[in-house]
Amino acid sequence: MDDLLSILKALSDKNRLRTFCALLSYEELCACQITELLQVAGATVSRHLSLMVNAGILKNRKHGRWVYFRLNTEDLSLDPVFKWVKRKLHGSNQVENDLKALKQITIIPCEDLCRKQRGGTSCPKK
Amino acid sequence: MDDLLSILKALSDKNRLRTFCALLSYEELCACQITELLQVAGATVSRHLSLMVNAGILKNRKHGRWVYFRLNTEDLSLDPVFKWVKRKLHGSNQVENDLKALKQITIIPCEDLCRKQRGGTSCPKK
DNA sequence: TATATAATTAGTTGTTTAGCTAATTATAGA
DNA sequence: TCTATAATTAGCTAAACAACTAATTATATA
Repeated sequence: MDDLLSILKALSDKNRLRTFCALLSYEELCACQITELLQVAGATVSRHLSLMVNAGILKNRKHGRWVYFRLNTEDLSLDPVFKWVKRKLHGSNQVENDLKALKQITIIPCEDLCRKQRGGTSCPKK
Repeated sequence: MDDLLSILKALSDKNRLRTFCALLSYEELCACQITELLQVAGATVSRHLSLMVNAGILKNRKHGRWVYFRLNTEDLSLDPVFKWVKRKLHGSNQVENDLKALKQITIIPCEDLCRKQRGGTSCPKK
């Protein structure tokens, strides 16, 4: 029951659900791309992502300085709930806007995206 | 997306998930029976139940002083997630213990159950 | 190596929420 | 009616959690 609860909790936060949903459309996304989508601090995104990985719904892969996240499609017992969420969110405004944003975000190389985030987040520009 | 979130949140609390799971096995249960199962204050149970009703996963029916709760099987879009939860919890210790407890609880008439919850002793009030 | 930097972890803060008791509402039965 | 009582709502407290900044870790490149 505790495993199931951790899956349900992993999905029951807006930013995590948006992340999950983005990964229904994109094979994988870098932490910095998700940060750009959600517009919250990178550390916050990192916490959300590791919570989802721990719950077993995401997997990640490290490639150089970047970490890419994807849905855990290996655990077949998750498939029904993935499909259900996808169905439930079909046509959602939030999802449509996110996909529109991701279309722009994923054009930009991670290196440029990170540079942009570095400059624009906490410190005022000099 | 907010509707989906409210469903997910309704399921992602241990006492609510136990309640939900009890209703997978019992057509309907009275608020006082669920209170007896969870062993928390009646007011707390009432809050949990109304949250689940608001999320759309439970329905209720009033019968005299008692209110009975059941899964909302009318909304067919919920069916996949109901089935998924049932499958995921199959064989869970918590569920087995709860079902064992409910076997005893459901023998007792609601009137007696409520009296027990009220007083504990059989001393009548003046 | 030494430096730059993407991601994570630590530590803090404000908000949400699960729990309680007490008060209120609605209903059965005298 | 009037009283008893099941359920809900109100008001409170403590725990859980999402967000932030700062510090740390791990990796690429000069």
